[in-house]
Amino acid sequence: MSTKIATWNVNSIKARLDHVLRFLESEKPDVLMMQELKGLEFPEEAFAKLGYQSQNVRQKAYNGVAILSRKPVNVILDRLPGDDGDDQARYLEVEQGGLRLIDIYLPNGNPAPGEKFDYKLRWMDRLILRLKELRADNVPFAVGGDFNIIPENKDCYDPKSWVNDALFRIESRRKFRSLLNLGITDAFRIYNSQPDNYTYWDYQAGAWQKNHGIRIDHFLLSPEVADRALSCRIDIQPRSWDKASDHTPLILEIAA
DNA sequence: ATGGTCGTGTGACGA
Repeated sequence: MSTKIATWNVNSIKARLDHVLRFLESEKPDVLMMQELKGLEFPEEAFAKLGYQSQNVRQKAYNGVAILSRKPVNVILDRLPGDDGDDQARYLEVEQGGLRLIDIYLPNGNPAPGEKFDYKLRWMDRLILRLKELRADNVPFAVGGDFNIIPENKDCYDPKSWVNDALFRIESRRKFRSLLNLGITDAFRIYNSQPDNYTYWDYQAGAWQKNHGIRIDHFLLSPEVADRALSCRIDIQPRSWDKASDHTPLILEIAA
């Protein structure tokens, strides 16, 4: 027996509902984490018809994350702790059967340097603190989502063109490394060390057609969950569909 | 190529 957990930045749930339903029907994940809902609208009934209950955090026009699940979950947190003034809808932490599922939409941070980049780095510091707490308490967890971080050179088509970008700047990568240094595993890299495996392709300049992508959507696993990991793969098909999101799903399977 | 393309909500702004 295994549990299948997917993550997908859908770039508007209103614009992408048909794609999400198509993905759920074909892939049948136990859990789907979504990012960039981009609005207050949420089609809960459409997901319920396919057997999924849902939890979500929304705001007008921007951000927004949701967790769909076949089994009921308990909501633990709907904001990342550490800044009471931060009301952006980017974090949802739930619990199910002793496993903590955390859905994040990490700030993009461009243009960098600047206020937006500072917010990204502070947000990452807060995430490091939260996961450090869960590690200290030995809580098994899987963090999925759009991290807006390109971990290494081999995770982007042309590293030189990304060096000053908030997704690849050394400050961002250093904090991602700090996450891994908590004993956390980048699930995609357990069984695959190859370059040119991407989860995002820009809408502009024919990036998809030329495979000029980046790997910025990730699953980070605590040691207990990493030990249970069976596979982690990128499903590139949805990026090829008509009126696609600029991201494609990442799918994790763990022993149940 | 200081552009290119999407989505929101109907202005610019974010990515």
